[in-house]
Amino acid sequence: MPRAFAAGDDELVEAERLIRDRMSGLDLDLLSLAAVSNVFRTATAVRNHMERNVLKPHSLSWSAFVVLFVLHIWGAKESRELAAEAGISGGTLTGVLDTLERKALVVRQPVPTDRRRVGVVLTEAGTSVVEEVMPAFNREEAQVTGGLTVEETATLARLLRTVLRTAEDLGPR
Amino acid sequence: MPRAFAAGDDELVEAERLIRDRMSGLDLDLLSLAAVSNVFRTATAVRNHMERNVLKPHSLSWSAFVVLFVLHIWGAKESRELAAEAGISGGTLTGVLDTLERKALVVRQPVPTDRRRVGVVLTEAGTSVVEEVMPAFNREEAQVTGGLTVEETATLARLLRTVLRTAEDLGPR
DNA sequence: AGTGAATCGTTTGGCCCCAAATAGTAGTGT
DNA sequence: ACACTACTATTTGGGGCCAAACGATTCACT
Repeated sequence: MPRAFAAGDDELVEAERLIRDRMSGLDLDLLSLAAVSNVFRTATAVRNHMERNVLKPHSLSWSAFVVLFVLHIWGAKESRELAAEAGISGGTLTGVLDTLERKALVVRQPVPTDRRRVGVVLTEAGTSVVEEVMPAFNREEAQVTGGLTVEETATLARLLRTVLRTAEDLGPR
Repeated sequence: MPRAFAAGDDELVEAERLIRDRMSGLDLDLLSLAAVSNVFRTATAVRNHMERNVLKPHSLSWSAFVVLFVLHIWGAKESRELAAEAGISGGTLTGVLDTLERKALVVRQPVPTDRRRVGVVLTEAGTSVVEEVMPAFNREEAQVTGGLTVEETATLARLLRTVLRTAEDLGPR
């Protein structure tokens, strides 16, 4: 994420001052700018870390892992729900499932009662991949939150949930 | 982001319980799982909101806007620095600049003293786009953090900064 | 029974993204 | 001068991503 967006960081005072100067007269809310920017910067940094250290050794993309995880939790899902649960569009899921099926981690199964729909199931190989990757993933999650106390970690989750709910409720408009 | 990952949300107790059940024996740290998951879910939700309500009307991608923003703050940048500041790889920047140059929001300028390097400058049109989009962007940032008090917003920024720094320091390994 | 609307997964087109390979340019040492 | 090294932006290849268009199927209503 853009360093130019960040705030609340000693290293970034210059960027902060620059923003203030260049954007003066635009009347910006620098506090919410800092908070939202840090959400993006943190998400990018953590995601990059995960992709490099956990997912890449297994040749898994982020979305591919999420799909495997969801399937492992829910046992089996149909495409439409699977896409919603994984947070990607239907068209994207098609491509991800193509990749996962090519790697034999997942199988598409026709739904007998409705020939439009498609079920997706984890294979044996897919199951063992999830059970191998998930703990490693969680170990890194614990690592990146290691600088926070237990209370702070809970607070972070709570504050983010509020923002999340607000953003979702804001809707399309 | 995957609903299955979430926690700290009343609606998602079922998913939580499912994770606990299906992942029991894997000894997961559910607190850091919840915090990190909410970072991703929030980032995705807010980003989608911004893209739909602020960027799309101007036919701008996320990275394209970040590049314009950085250029507006710093006045002018060379490719290498611009990519780092925008948080994208050099190869990606080439494509983004191609798009922005096609739309006449940006111009590439050869650096006379070193023919390997390329400078990038905002055009008149690019400048007015930034000055039009940035306040709208910030208005939405204030909206999505509207559910938090000023103190909570500051706390959120601070906690995220800690996680960000930790993740960055963890490095490639 | 038949027609129209709704819903499903997929395809298409355009962009974004990265890592690795590449071509061109500059510096460094001999 | 010459090679060697290091750096630049770009290209390439393989995905991922979405919105919109599409074909197939089912549902609702008459």
